Amino acid sequence: MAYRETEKMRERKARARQNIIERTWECVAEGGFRSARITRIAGLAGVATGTIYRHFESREDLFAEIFRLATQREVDKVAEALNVYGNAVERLDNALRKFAQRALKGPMKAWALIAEPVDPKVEEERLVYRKAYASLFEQAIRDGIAEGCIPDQNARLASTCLVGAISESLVGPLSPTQTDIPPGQDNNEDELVNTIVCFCIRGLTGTRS
Amino acid sequence: MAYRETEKMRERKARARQNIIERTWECVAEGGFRSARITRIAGLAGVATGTIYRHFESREDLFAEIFRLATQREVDKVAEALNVYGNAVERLDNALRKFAQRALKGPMKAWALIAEPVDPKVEEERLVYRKAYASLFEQAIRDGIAEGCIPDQNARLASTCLVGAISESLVGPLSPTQTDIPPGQDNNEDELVNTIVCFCIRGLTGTRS
DNA sequence: ACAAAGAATGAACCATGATTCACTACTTGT
DNA sequence: ACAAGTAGTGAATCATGGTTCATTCTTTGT
Repeated sequence: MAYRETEKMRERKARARQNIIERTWECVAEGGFRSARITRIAGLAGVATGTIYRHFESREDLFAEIFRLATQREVDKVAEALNVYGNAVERLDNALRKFAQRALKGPMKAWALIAEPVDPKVEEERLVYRKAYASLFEQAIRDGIAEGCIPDQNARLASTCLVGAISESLVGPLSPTQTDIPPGQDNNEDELVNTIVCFCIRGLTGTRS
Repeated sequence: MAYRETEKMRERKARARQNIIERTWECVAEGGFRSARITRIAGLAGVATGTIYRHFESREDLFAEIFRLATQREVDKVAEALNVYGNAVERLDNALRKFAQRALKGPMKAWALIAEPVDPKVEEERLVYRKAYASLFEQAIRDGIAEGCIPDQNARLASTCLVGAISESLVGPLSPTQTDIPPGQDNNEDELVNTIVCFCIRGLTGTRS
C-alpha cells in the first residue's frame, strides 16, 4: 500500500484552490463573469485547464463560489457601516456612502455582482445577496421610522429603491464601455457619491440635506 | 436585358424586412438579445436563416436596428409625457410614472434596453438612448430649478439618479429569474410605481409628497 | 527503490450557434 | 418562351469555448 493524503498535500490543494479563486476574481473584475474564460483563468493561475476541474465541478460552480465569497465581503462592509453610532438617517447615509465608494473603486466588480446576467446557480447566489442588502436597509429604515427621523413608508420597497438608485447610478455610467471619464478625477467621484447619497436620503426622508 | 427592381418588389422586400424586425423584437421581448437566436427569428418570420442575411449585414446589425427603433419609441413616449401642462415637478412626475408603467408592462424589453450586456454596435445605440433620456430629464430639472419648484442641484447627475433609481427598481425585481410575483396583481404594481415615483420626486425636491 | 494512489496535464472532443454559399425559384423586359 | 438578374434556401462550415480523459508526473508507505 502507498500514497495516503497527508496534511501537507491537503494544504497544497487548498492553496491551489484558493489561487484559482483569486485569479478568477481578477478575471471577473476585468470583464465580468461572461468573459472570464476557463483557459484564461488557468493561464493566470499557472495551471492546466483540466486542473480547474479537479477543484470545481464546473465553470458555473466556480463562479457561484466566487460570487458567494465576494458578496459576503460586500454585505459585511455595508452591515458594518450601518452599525456606527448615530440615528438611522446618519447610519444609512454612512452605509450608502460606503456602498457607493466601494462600487466606484471596482465598477466592473460591482456590475458583475449587481447587474450582469449570470447562469442559474450564480443567480441563486445573487438572490441571497439582494435579500441580504434589502434586509439591512429595510431594518435601518424601520429603525428610522420608529425613531421618527424617517416618515412612515413601505420599508421594503424603499430599500429596493435605495439599492436601485445607487447601483444603477454607479454601474450604469461606469459599466464596460466607458472611456470618457479620465481616471483619478476624485473630484468627479466625490461629487457623484454626494449627489447620489443626497438623492437617496432625500428620497427617504423628504427633507433637504 | 431583363429583371430590373420594380416598385412591387421593393415593397415586398420592405415588408419582409419589417416582418423580420417585428419577429426579432418578439424574441427579444421573450428573453433578451442574448437568447434571440437567428434560427428562431427566421423560424418565427417563416423564412430561411440565410434570408435574414439578405436583409441585414449581421446579427449585431439587426440588433442595433431593433434597438434603435425600440428606444426611439420609448424616448418619444417619455418626451410626450414630459410635455403636459403643469410645473416641472408635475411634468417629471408624469414622465417617471409613464416610464415605470411602460417598463412594468414589458420587463424583459426594459431589461434588454436598459441593462442587458450587448455587443458594441448595440451598446453604441444604448449610449444615444441614455443621452436622450438624460437630456430630457435634465432639461425638466433645469426648468424646475428656474421655476423654483426644485432646489438648485447638479441637474445632470440628478437625472442619472432618476433613471438609475427607476430602472433598477423595476428591472431588478422583474428581471429574468422572477417567478414569485403572481401576475395581474395591479395592486402591487401600482404601489411599486407610486413608491418609486415618490422616492424620485422627493429625492429631487426634498419635500414630502 | 518500488508500487500504489492521486494530482496535473492539455490535446481532443463536443455543443452551440452565427455565417456562408452553391443552388433553386422567382421576376422582369424583350 | 427565354435570358438575365435577383431573392430565397438550408445544409455545410466555421468559430468559440467548456469539458473530458488517456497519459504523465508526484507523493507516499514499505
